[in-house]
This record gives sequence, structure tokens and C-alpha cells, in this order.
Amino acid sequence: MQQASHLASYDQEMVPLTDRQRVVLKLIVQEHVQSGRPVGSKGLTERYAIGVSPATIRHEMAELEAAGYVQALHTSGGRVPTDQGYRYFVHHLMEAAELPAVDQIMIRHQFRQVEVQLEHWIELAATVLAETAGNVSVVTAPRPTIPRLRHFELIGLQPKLALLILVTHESLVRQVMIHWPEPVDQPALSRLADALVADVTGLTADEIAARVQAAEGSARFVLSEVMMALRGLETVSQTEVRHSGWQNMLSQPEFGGDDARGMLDLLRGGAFLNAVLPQIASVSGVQVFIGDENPADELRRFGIVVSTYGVDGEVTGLLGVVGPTRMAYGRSISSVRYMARLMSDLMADLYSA
Amino acid sequence: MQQASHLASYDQEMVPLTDRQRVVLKLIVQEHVQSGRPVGSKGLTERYAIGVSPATIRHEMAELEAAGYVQALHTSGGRVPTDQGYRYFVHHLMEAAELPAVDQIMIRHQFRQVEVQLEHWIELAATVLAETAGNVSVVTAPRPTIPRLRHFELIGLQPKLALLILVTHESLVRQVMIHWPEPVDQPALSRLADALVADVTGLTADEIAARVQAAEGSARFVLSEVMMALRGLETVSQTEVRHSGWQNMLSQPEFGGDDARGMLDLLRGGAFLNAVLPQIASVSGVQVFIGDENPADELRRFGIVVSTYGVDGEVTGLLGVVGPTRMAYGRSISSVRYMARLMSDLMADLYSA
DNA sequence: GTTAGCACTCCGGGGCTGAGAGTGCTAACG
DNA sequence: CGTTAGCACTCTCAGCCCCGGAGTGCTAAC
Repeated sequence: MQQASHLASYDQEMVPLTDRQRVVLKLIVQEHVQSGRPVGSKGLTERYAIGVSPATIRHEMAELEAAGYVQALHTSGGRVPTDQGYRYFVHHLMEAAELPAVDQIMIRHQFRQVEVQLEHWIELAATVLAETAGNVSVVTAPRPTIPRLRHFELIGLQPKLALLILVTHESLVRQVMIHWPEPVDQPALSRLADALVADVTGLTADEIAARVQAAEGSARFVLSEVMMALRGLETVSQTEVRHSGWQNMLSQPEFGGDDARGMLDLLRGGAFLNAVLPQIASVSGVQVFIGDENPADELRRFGIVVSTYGVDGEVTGLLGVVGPTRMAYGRSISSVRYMARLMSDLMADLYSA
Repeated sequence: MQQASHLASYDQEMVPLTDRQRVVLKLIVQEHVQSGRPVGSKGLTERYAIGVSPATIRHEMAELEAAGYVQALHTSGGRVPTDQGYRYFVHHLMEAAELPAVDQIMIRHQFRQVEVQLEHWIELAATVLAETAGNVSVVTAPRPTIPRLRHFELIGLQPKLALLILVTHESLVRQVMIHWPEPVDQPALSRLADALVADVTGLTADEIAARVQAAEGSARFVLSEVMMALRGLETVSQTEVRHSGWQNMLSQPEFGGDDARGMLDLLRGGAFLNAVLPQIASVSGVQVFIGDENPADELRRFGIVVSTYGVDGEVTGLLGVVGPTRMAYGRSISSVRYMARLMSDLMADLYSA
């Protein structure tokens, strides 16, 4: 409840619901999320000891339907929450639970097991998230708002081929190969790097661009490569997105065959990121997109729970889960929030220089 | 046909087949691979103008069945190739076609588009392979037979945290974070690296281990980290395996739901690699494992086409496709062979120092 | 050796049916 | 007035039957 503040994107409670209607809606959502089938009045009264008869529940359901919170797929066969119903549930009806302590401990344990390396953290985050949320997870590498160079090195691989390794102020590492116009040996490369590195540490790609103009010869060549490599860090590339856990998605009844493929294509292709990322990057905290609320049309049958993570003003990454609209939002939100905090802490440790 | 030499792992043609039987077997395999359904005598004579009547085909089929090449799932409903039948097809009946020129050109084009970087090549190889072979692809990073150090650098991230970057003789790069027992600054790190690097270039992890014993203080500390990092390159880790293209697998009728999950777990967990890799690493060229021929039990319903790639004696990686036993082996073999050659060429360019 | 004919088998899809679950409406009850 | 019991109706789903299509083995004839 108390998280309504940063979850509610908009809040159109046109018809104020009675307390009992809220209870019924809550039960419908919970029941349907769990079973996947439409839920009827009789079933509800049987499973939950509400003090009233099925007939009364039917009345309430009819009103909920009129107000647009639930929907009857067929003349008979019970009700299913609408997107609006899910939204109301998430914003007003759901307890914002912490991730159970057991899970927290287990997760921390797993992170301690793994090598201290960004790549591994991201991979692990994706796996863990998929598991605890029971959905498909997506994690992007953290990316500096505006990367600043800390250091670079040149390592010769072949007479005319060298490896440029650069480290940003935010401890991100990037390596690119450079084709040299003429043969150079390692000592020459080292001298070159040593001579130039002091000049450009702490600068952004744009600032280095200015130095490139001023420089000449091989210095100019190296600097321009450094600049381009640094610039490459400003954009998220596809390979830097990890996802995990579509086994979970495949086992959902509603995504038997083709839908799973669509989902997959969505994640592989950048469509997902391109659509969601801009919307989310600015807002901090956990955000929830349900059904038609989603930025991309292909996502209209899905629910998304995402959060940014990272160190404020330094680096930010994105992490979240994607599932059918009929998903356990409570668990997903807990998981995403916890993972975001954990990853942020890890980043902070790394950057607190 | 001419490739029987390096494809045939064993070759038990107990009952010599007549020419016509070979034709029938070939057609059965082709037809079944394409349609996925059992193939009957009548259908064959209708689709392919063989000079004989269905009855004759039935005779031949009966003999093929007796010899164990095909199998009737139900009393009626046509025949399906057995594992043995597929093997015979692959070893004796299949034309070893080159990958069509169009595909070759397209693939080369894609590789030119991408940055000159090992990571990207592997990723691309997986994607391309999955696409051209129409199956799930698996590509492992190349890994030196015994890695030798070429160069390393130390870059300070925080007072007590540094990044160790090492490059092997085979141009593989590895970065690990090192927790320092006491604060050090960048100049000190650079001096340390410069002082030590000459001593250990060209050495293997084992050889460096000896130097560690001899060294003292921070030199000893650094060298032991270098050694461990180098050793880390000797084993394939899970994260260095790319796979792609299970959309293809999902659309296969025989892997509707649960099987797809099993398949997936297989690839994620190292089971696949652990089982297949040892078997294959020693043999060069394309290898085919069909059904029960597979090293791992879980793979008994699959076919695998794999090849090593890399530079002989320097680095080797693995690349291949996994599909249902009923897969288009011809296309897969062409694709795998071509990709292995291409990747090998790329590696060779990189290592021809 | 090949083929036509025949009787038989089996799968798969279409249509039917009955059980189960749910609904709205109405009338009665406190 | 809110709540409830009863009722007639609707719709889904699983099981069943049935039939057509495809395939088979066998036998007899060419």
C-alpha cells in the first residue's frame, strides 16, 4: 500500500469501490494468478470463508465488471481481471512484502560464491531474478551516464594489430582491437600509451574529441580510437543484455507455442529495450507496466516489473522481469526491488573510490 | 560420400543393401526430415517417380525394417528412420554439399559488419549457425591448449582494488579484480607490472607457479594472481558458451513443451559440454552424433553436428548445432563445416604473429 | 521379380453428449 | 434494503464414437 506513491503512474479510480468489492477483486486476482483459470462466485465462497453467499458475490462481481475491473470471457465460466483490475490490485490491494529472509540469504550467498566481476554479477542477477520471480528476467549492464576515461593501455598482438583496453572512471572495462597502419612493437606502444594517458584521464568522449583535433600522427590515431571506444560505452548494445528463465514462460499455459517465440524475438531484438528503456531510465525505484500500459504494442499481453540500479549520477543499469499480465506481481516486485538494491550496493562498493 | 572417411565413427553395414534399397532409404529419410510424419509406400511413389509400384516399395521397406534401418511406429502409418538409418544416410547416402554461395556471401558480409572482437564473432557465429542450420547452435570461446602469457597490466580502481588484465600469446584477454591487502596507487601498480612482466611473458601457468615460489612480497602476490587468472583460461566456463536459435527448436512438432525445457536445461547447465567436449576435442573435422550414439543419455533423442575450430596447437573452440534426431543433417553439416573454417581463418589472422 | 487386389489395422478429425461450473433473474426473508 | 435460495439457461471441456484416409502384409497372377 505504502508504495503507491512511486508505483502509481496514473490513478483513475472513477467509481469508488466498497470494501467488500475490494476484497472480492483482490481474491479474484489472487485466485486467477494462481490457477490461470477464470474464477467464479461459487469457487470463491468455497475456497475462502467470506461471510456471504455466492449470490452476493455475483452482485459484487457484476458491479466490478461494470466498473471495468473484471471481465467475463464467456457467458459462463467466471471472471478474469482486466488490465485495469491488475493495476488496481498492484496499486491498492497488494501488500508490499519484503523478499523473504530465506531468499535474501540464499541470494547473498550465491553472490559471495562468484568471482568479483561485473559480467558474472549480471549473469547471476539474471538467473536469480528469473528464479525468485518465476518469470523471464532481463538485466542490462550498468552504463555510465557520461563515461569518463580513467586509464588505457595498448597491447601488441601482431605487428599491425593491437589491443586497446580502456577503463572508465566507473570501473567499466572495454577492449577493442585496432588495426595499425604500420608495424609497431610493444615498447613503442607502451611509450605511446604512457605519453598520452595522463593527458586524457578524467575526460569524456566529447572532451577527448577536442584533443584529437590538436594531436598529430600516431598520437592522433590512438586518441581517436580511444574516443570512439569510450563513445561505444554510451550506448547499450544487445550483447550486454542478459536474460534468463524462459523455461518459466514456456510452462505458462497461455504461452504454449507461438507466443513464446514472439516473446523471445522481443527480447533478442532490441525492441524491448528500445521501447522500455527511455520510459524508465529517468524514474528511480520499481516501476510496473501492465498490459496496454506498456510502451510497445507487442508487449500488450505482458506485464513488466523493472527498476534501475546503480550509483546515482555515475552508472545506471536496468533490471526486471517480464511475464504474462497474469503474473505474481507481489513476488516480482519484491524480487526486483531487492535485486536492484543488492546490485546497487555492489556497484557502490566498486565505485566508492 | 567422400566424407565418409572423417564422419564415420564406426561402420557396421552388416547386411549389404541393394541399390534400390539405398534409394528407398534415402527417400524415406529425406521425406521424413521434411514432413516430420511417417512415410508410406504409396506416398513415396506418388511424390517421386520411381519406376516401381507401391507394392515393390513395400517389399524393400520390409527388408529395410528387418535390417534395422527403418521402423514402423504403428501397425499402419508408414515408416520412420531409426538412428541406424540416419547414420547410414549421413555416412553413405548424403551428398556433401558446400554451403550455397549466397549464404557464404551473406555470412562473410555479416562478419565484416561487426567489430573486430572475439566476443562479437562468437555471438555472431552462434546466431548465423542457428539460422542457416535451422537448429539450436552452440559455440564455445576458443581456448588455448596451454595458454601462455603475453602481457599483463595492473590498473587501480580504488585504493585497495585493482584490475588485472592479461593477454595470452593467443590473444585471449582476461580481466580479474584483485583485492589488495593495502592501499596502492597507479604509479606503484604500473612499476610493479613493468618490473614483473618481462620475467613471465611466454610462460604457462605451471611455469609461473615456479616463479611464484621464488618471489616475495607484492611481487609474489601479483604473480600468484596472474597464475590463477591464466589457469582460469584453461577451463571452459559456462558463460563462455553462446547458444542461439531455440525458436527453431520450439517450432518442431516433437518438442512441444516439456522436451524444450529439458533441452534448455541441458544447454544451460554444463551437462552438454561436459559430456560432448571430451569426446570431440581430439578429433578434427566435423563430427556427427545421432541419437543413441550420443555421449550423454539426455541427448538420446537429439542429433548433434559439431566441429572444432581454431588454430592447430594454439587455440581450439567448439561449434555446432543440436537438433532433433530428425534434422537436416546435410544442411547442418555444410553450415558447421563452413562456420568452422571461417572462424578458424579469423583466428589464424589474429594469431599469425 | 513385379504387380494388382484384398482384407485388415490404425490414426486423426468431426460431431455428439453429459457433467460441471457459472450466470442473471426473481422472489422471499430478516 | 441488503442478502439469499432457487431456477432456468449457457458455455466449456473431456470423453466417446465413428468414419475416412493411409498404410500394411499376403496371395495370386502376370
